[in-house]
Amino acid sequence: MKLSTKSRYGLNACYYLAAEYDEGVNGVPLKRLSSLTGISESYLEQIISLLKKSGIIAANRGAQGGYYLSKQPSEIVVGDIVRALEDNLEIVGCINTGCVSGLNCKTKGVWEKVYNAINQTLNGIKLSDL
Amino acid sequence: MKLSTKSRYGLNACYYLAAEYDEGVNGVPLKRLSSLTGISESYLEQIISLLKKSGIIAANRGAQGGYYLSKQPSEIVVGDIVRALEDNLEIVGCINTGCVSGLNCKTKGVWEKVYNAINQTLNGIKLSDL
DNA sequence: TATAATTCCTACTGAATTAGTCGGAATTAA
DNA sequence: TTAATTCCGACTAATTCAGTAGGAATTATA
Repeated sequence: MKLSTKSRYGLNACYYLAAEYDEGVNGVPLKRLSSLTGISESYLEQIISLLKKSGIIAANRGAQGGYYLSKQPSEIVVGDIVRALEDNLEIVGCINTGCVSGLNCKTKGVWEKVYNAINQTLNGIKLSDL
Repeated sequence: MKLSTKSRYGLNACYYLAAEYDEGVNGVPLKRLSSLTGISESYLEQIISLLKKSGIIAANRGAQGGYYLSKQPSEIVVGDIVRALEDNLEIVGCINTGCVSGLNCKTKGVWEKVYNAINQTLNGIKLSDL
């Protein structure tokens, strides 16, 4: 049960965006963020694109442009970021959609508890806490 | 971040072994466990083999043989089972082995907290609770 | 002793997912 | 006009997952 590199990389990228949150309104260019984080430009771009779709990151296009957090670091929790990047945090498929096995499965409660524990943990950490 | 079917199936199988824990000392044959759980014999066998390696399940070989829990259901926690089946519960690689990225990563603490939350949850549920 | 029921072991395979790379179009400050 | 930048979609190699298959070893029972 591994977290994808997207989540790890994405959180790291957001950390640097948080660190530079106040400085300059233009945002941090991909190139800079890539060298700060050590992630290739092309892959990092993909990750950022997902974070943009979720409204966590915004961008200024064109020369002198760059990426920036769309909210203050204290208003973004790690759960927001991970949920945007991890295809689903549901550790088993049946948590939100219901069981289709037909068998009377006694284990669903276990996975729900784990799912809740993960989400509570991730929601309890703000970007500003790092 | 999905749990493998091994963990889900394995827990289900253990649930049935727990339900039949007292009855007969010979254990439950693979065939029976397969039809109880709906898991194919060949795949279930693989899963059980892992649980045996971890000492959770034991077996009687030969005719009239079968599998049984090596401890009482109240002495086995779900965490034991999942750790035996999930290749690693470490959601990121650096938790136990340490970071090799060289970059000063600020996110490790996050993943450690999640890792601990998962383990605490799984360790808090006994097989007898299901 | 023969047989049937059973565990044990290892190799194989198809499908899905992950972790990226690459090329070029659109936008914009200077 | 140009250089810096975001945006977008297609492509690929490697890895993992989920499951199948075949046969050897063991043992109760008749």
